[in-house]
Amino acid sequence: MKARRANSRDRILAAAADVAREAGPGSLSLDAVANRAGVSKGGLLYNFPTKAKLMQGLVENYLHEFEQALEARVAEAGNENALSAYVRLSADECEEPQPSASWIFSAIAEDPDFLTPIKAFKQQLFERLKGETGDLGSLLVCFLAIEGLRSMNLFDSDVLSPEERKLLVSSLLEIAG
Amino acid sequence: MKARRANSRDRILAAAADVAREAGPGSLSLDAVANRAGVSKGGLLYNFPTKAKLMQGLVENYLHEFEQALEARVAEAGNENALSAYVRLSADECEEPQPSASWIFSAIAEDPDFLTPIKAFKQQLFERLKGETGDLGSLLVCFLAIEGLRSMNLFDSDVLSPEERKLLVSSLLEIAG
DNA sequence: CTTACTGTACCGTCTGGACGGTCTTGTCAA
DNA sequence: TTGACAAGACCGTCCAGACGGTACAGTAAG
Repeated sequence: MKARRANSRDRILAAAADVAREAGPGSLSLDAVANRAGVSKGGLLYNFPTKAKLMQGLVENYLHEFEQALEARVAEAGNENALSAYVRLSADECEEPQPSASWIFSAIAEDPDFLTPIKAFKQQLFERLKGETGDLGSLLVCFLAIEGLRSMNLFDSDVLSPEERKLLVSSLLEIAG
Repeated sequence: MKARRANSRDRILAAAADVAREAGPGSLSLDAVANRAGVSKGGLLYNFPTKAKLMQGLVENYLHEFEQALEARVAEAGNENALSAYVRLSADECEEPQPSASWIFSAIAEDPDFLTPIKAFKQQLFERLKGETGDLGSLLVCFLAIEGLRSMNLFDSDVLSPEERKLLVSSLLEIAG
């Protein structure tokens, strides 16, 4: 299971994200990814037999990392509720300058069904938060506002000033209780 | 300025949106659009000299129609504030079963810069709402939550039940005042 | 010998776009 | 009223290039 120079799989995944971010989601071709990853096209196809598999890998990796980050947040601040942890985590992630997930657009172009696991994940998260949050109205507002924040970040169309974003987060945390 | 059988331009724009919605954003080719619009490829290229121009047309058309719809809402219910009108309009639009704007993914794949006018429009709208809304915190929460709702609709990953969506909207309208 | 690649050559398909031609409509002088 | 002609709206074909994917021979490490 060990690769020769490092973990080729992970390097390829990272390279794909980089290409999508820097050259645009429309320029995410197998050749471009292979070059970026310092791997031959044959090597890429060895790890991901089709482009669809590569996209699937990106989606799974993304979901997995997010889940881990959320779990870590929840664990490290055990007294606060899960919703607040989710708000904080999302706010922090959106703080980073890079949109970092614009490969999603490539995945959708390849096949809209790649959204299905993401939707399922979201559904699961929402269900969990419902179980841990007292007021449904508050949860809805918070959850959707965070969705909006992530959306703005993804589309690189953040309209808020840093102060406004801070105010938003504090308002949400107050609503979350 | 008059077209022969109808307004070809508008038919093409509508056809492009249909193709993106039904066959997926990755299948939005000039041939597919031309076929769908009942127009030859030459005819399409006559109206939109390049694919980029077609995308630009979609963006401008979208923004223009949204602006008109918002203006109509604001006018027809003159006593309520602009933010509430925006909330209501967005909620109604997201009620429609069709995502209807998945051509945006094609536009981004073609060139991420197509997001610039959309971002500018959003910025302008936000600025306007700031001028007409008393509490900035309330505006931020509402605006972002609506952004989230639109995002879920666009990604076809709406996780909310109809009752939850109703509760969300009423909560937002209450926050909006 | 197997695993994990590299590198090259190649194929079939699709795509955007250029081009020349065609049909229709409007205009305007005689 | 009519004929000539220009412009607009559109058709159908063709093509160079890019892309995803295949095939295969080679190689370095364990």
